[in-house]
Amino acid sequence: MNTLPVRNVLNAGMLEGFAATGMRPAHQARSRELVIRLFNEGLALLNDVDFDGLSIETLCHRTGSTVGAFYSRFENKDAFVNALQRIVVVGARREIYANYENASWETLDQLIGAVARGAALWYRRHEGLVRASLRRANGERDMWTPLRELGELNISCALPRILTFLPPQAHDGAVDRIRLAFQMLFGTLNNIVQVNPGPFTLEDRRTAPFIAEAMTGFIRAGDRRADGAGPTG
Amino acid sequence: MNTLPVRNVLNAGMLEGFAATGMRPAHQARSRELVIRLFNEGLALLNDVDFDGLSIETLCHRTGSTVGAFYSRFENKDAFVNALQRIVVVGARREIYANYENASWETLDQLIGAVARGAALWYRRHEGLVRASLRRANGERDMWTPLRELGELNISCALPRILTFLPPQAHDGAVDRIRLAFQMLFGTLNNIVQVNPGPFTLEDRRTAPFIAEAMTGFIRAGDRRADGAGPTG
DNA sequence: TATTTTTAAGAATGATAATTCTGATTTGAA
DNA sequence: TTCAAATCAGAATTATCATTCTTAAAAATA
Repeated sequence: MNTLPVRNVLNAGMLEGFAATGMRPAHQARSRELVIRLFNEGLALLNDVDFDGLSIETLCHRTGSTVGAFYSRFENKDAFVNALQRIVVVGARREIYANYENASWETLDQLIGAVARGAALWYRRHEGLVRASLRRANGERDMWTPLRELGELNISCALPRILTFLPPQAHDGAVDRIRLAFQMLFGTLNNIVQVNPGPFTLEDRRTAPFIAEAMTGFIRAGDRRADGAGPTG
Repeated sequence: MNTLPVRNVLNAGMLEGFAATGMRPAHQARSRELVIRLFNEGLALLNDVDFDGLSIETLCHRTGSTVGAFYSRFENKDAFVNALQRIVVVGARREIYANYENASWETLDQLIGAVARGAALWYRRHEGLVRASLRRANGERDMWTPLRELGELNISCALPRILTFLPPQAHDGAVDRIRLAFQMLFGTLNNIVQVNPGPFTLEDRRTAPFIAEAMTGFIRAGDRRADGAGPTG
C-alpha cells in the first residue's frame, strides 16, 4: 500500500525512560533490543496491514523472535499497539517543541504554511501508524487518544502565535476559526491517509500550501468581519 | 455511541429493481421483508459497532431471524455489507439529483452553503454506516468505493455550477481549488464521524456554514489571483 | 391437490489468531 | 563461578465467529 521507503525510526536510546501500561520493564539488554525490533517491525508492517491484520506470529517471525518472547514483554496486542503509538508520539512531541522554539515567522502565511507543511511531512513519515490508528479509532478502546493529544499540542503551540498576527479586536472570534482551520487540516490529512480520495495526495507538493492558504484565508476573513466589513459574499 | 434517534430508513419499495453482487434475488415476499429488516437492523447496529463487531448471529437474533435465513439471502458478510452500502447510496444519489435540479442559487455563498449543509445533514443521518465504512476502508476490499462515488457525484454536480460564479479567466485554476475545497469538506466530515476531535461536531450549527465559508473563500482567492492581484499575504 | 422450488431453522463445523503454559536458556550481580 | 531472576521457545489451548449442512416448512405452480 505505501510505496515510501521505510526506515527504522526507533533506536535503543529512545527507550530510555519510556514506559507504557501493559509493557513490562526490561531488565536485560537483549529484551530492550527485542522491544526496539518489535516496534520497528511493527511500524513497517503497519504500512501494509492494519491492527487486526497485524499478526503476532508474523511480527515475531520477522523479528527472529517468538510469541513467548513477545508476551513476556507485552501484556497483549493492544498494549503493544498502545506502546508503539506512545513512543512515536514522544518523538513527535519533541519535534513540535523544537520547531516552535527555533523558528520565528514574519507573516501569518509563513507561520501557517510551516505548520501545514510540517504536519504533512509527519503524516508521510507515519502513514501506516496513522492509518491503523484511525481505522481502529473507537469510543471505548480510544485508540486515537495519543494522536489526538498530538494535534492538541500542535494547536496549543500555534494558537497564541497566530493571534499575534491578528488585531486584538478580532481575537475573540478568531479562536473558533483557528480551531476549525486545524480541524480541516487534520481532517483532510487523515482522510488522505485513510481513503486517498484524490486528487490531492500527501506526495503532491501543492497539498500543504493549498490547505495552508485555505486556513489563512478563513482565519483572516474573521479579522475582516471584526473590522465591521460584513460578509464578503 | 450515537445518540441520535435511529429510524428505519429503508422500506420494501426501495428494494424494487435493486440488485447487488452476492445478494440472491428474492422470489418470495417474506424474503424481501427479511432483507429489509436485515438492512434496517444492520444500519441501526452500525451506530454502535463496526463491521467486524457486527455479528451475523446478533443481527439475525435482533430481526427475529436465523443465520440460515441470512445465508440463503447473502453469500457472506461482505456481500451483505456491500449491498447495505449500495442501497443507501442509491437513495443518496436520488437526493443529490433532486437537490441540484430543484434549486437555483443567486450567489456562490448560497450554493456552497447549501452543499455543505446538505452534506453535513446526510452525514448525521448515516453516521454509523459512514464510520463503519471508513474504518474498513482498505486497498483490497475497497469498502469505501460506494461512498467515494457519492462524493464524486456531488462534485460533478457542483463544479460546473460553481464555475458560473467565477470570471472565465479564473476557471482554469479554479478547478483545482474547488476539488481541494471538497476534499477538505469531506475530510473534515469524515474525521468528525470517526474521531470526533472537537470542538466542531455534526450537531453544531456553526460547522457547515464555517466549512462553507472556508471553501468559498479559498475558491474566491484563486479568482483574485487570476485578476493579477497577487498573494494576499 | 400434488409436486417442485424457495426459504427457514439451528446445530455442527472449521478456520483464524490471540493467549497461555511448561520447561529450557541466558543474564547479570554477588 | 554461582545462582536466582529474567527471558525465551514453541507447542498446546481457547475463544470467537463466519460459514456450512441437513432437515423441515412454506410458497408457488400445475
